Amino acid sequence: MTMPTIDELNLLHANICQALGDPKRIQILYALFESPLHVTALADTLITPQPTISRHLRILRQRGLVTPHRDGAAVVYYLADERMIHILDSMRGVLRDSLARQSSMMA
Amino acid sequence: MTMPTIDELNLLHANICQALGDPKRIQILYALFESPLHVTALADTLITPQPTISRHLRILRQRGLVTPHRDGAAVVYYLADERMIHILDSMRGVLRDSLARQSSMMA
DNA sequence: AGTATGTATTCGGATAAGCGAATACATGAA
DNA sequence: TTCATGTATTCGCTTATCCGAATACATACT
Repeated sequence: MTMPTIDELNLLHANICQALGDPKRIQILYALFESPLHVTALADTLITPQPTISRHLRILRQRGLVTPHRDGAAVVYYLADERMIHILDSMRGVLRDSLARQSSMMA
Repeated sequence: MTMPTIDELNLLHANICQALGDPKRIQILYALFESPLHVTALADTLITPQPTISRHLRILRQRGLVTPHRDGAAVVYYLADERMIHILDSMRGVLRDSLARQSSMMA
C-alpha cells in the first residue's frame, strides 16, 4: 500500500469529480441513497435505457462511488459511502448561494 | 429570479462537478485558497503556460467558483466561496477511505 | 501615439465522453 | 440443455474537452 503522491491524489480526486460531472450520474447517486436498486429498477426509475445506466454505473463503480452486489440474476447497486451525498448536498448549498449572488448582481 | 427546476439544478450541479474534474483546476482552487493570485503568478506557481491557466480560470469563473478583480493591468483571482475547499477536503477524506477499502480487499 | 506588461481568445489537431442500437454474457428455472 | 430474464459490452457516430502555439485585447506608463 504505497502512499499516493500529491499529484496522484489530485488526479484521483479529479477523476471522482469528473464522475460526478454528469446529471444522470448524480441522479443515480441520489436514487441509490434513497434505496439500493438493481439496474433495471434504476433504468425504470430514471426513464433511461438499461445500457446507458450500466455504462454510468461502471464509471461510478470504477471510481468507488457505488458497490454492486449480486442477487440471483440481478445486480443490486449500493451507494458506497453516504458521506458522498452529504458532500453533494453541501455543493448544492454553495451553488444556491452562487445563484443568489448572481441574481442580486442583476438588481 | 425564477427557481430552477430539479433537472436544471442537477445540470448546474453536474457542471460544477465537471469543472472540478480536472487536476489542474483543483490545483488552482487550492492555490487561490492559500492566497489570491493574479494570472501570471498562478502560471508561475503551477508551472503552466499562461493561456492554459486563463482557459481553466474561465471555466471556473463561468461556474462561479472563482472571482476576478482587476488590479491595474493584472487580474487577481479569488476563491469565490471557501466552503468549496472544505467540500473538496471532505471528498479527499472519502477518497482516502475508499482507497483503504480497496487495499484491504487485496490482503 | 507608442511601448511594455498582463490577460484572454482563437485555431488546429489529438483524445476522450456521450448516446442509441445491437449483441454478448450471466444467472436461474423448466 | 433450452429458455427467459437481467446485466454488461461493443460498434459507429457525434460532440465535447484538452493542449500548444499564435494572436488579439486591455491597461499603464512615457
